[in-house]
Amino acid sequence: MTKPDDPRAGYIAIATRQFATHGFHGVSLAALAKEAGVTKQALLHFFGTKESLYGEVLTALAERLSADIEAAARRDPADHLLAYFQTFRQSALADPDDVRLVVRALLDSDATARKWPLKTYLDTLAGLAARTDGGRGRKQEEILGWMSQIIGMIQYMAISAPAITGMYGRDMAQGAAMQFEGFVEDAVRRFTM
Amino acid sequence: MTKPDDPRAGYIAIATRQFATHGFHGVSLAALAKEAGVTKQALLHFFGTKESLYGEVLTALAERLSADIEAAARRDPADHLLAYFQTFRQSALADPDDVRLVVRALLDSDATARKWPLKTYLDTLAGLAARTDGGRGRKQEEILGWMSQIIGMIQYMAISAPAITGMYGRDMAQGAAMQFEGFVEDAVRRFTM
DNA sequence: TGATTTGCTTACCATTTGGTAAGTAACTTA
DNA sequence: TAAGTTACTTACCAAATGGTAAGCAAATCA
Repeated sequence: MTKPDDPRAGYIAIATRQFATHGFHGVSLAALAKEAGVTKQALLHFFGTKESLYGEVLTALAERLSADIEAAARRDPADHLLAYFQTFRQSALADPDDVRLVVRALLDSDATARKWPLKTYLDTLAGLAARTDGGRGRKQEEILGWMSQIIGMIQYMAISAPAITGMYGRDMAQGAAMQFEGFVEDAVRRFTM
Repeated sequence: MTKPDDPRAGYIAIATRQFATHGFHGVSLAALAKEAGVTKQALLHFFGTKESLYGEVLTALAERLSADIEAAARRDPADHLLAYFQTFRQSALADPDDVRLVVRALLDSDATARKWPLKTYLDTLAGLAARTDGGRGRKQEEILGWMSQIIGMIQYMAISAPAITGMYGRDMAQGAAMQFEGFVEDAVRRFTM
């Protein structure tokens, strides 16, 4: 139960953007503090260590991801899945910070052996998928593979967008990205029907 | 024309693995030097700066990627594409270092505005795709979007594999990964036919 | 054989890193 | 009004960072 003007939330928001952009090792407490307009000891006061601040950033991210699934709720699980993935695709393109964080966490997961709470999010999606017409007969690993495929194409589209824009120009990159609406819909339908 | 026992190659190999695992900012010259059994000044002697060593790592990576396309050459461009993507999928799973490097470079590309030479690789693939039956009628941006989808699902599968293993166990993760053989084949066929 | 190049090393160095210790001004609560 | 509590700050610090300067032993070349 944090108070409405809890300064932690603001620091976490700044840290989220910076970690997403530069990665854990690419961000210093001093840089975060400078953007927040405080000294780095203010951050250490609230979070203890840089690692634990990063942990809180990831926890908040996982909560946001799960909340987005609920926000797209429909009666039919197949509709729900399609609605969620399409809004996810849109928000990933419009504001890729969360996706970058997820991918950075995946890349670093091996080294740090961090047990961060993405599993809840995946389990919720898998549960939804299992309740669709096409999902009922499928094994858990089939569901997991299929979900990786969809989440992967969406997240990869989001993180590669700046590079594609740099290489081929904004128009081409946007044209390529627009295709993903169809890709996502097709992939969902192939599974749920 | 480097001599067969050029020590640079060995240092680049070590740096490739370390940068792939920990990212640019997660690796120090001292750490690289320690693994190589030399002092960090040896590395500075050959590469000048850490940035330029990283640049050489990325250049070597791009050359490897392009060489892999050639290695999968077939008469029919559609066969060539399918063969390449399937070997890419296999090697990405077996040895994900290169994929991790690519993804890390994508994540960092925005910040550093690095023009690293991935475009040649993408252009080669796009040229191949344009020469397939299904590709002839398509616009450049359609080809680009489709390629992003396939490359994305393969690379995402590779980088998420350790996390999936950690969350659901080795058997489940392998079962999920095996599905991608079919995913890749389907995606290629949907485009080239 | 002498000169040059190669592949390093030791010796430094300024700066930045995450982190500790000890305060302090403002606000809240008993 | 006295006693916390909150949200910081200044003052430090040891370790690590990327990088410079200079030297040196072994191999190669003229």
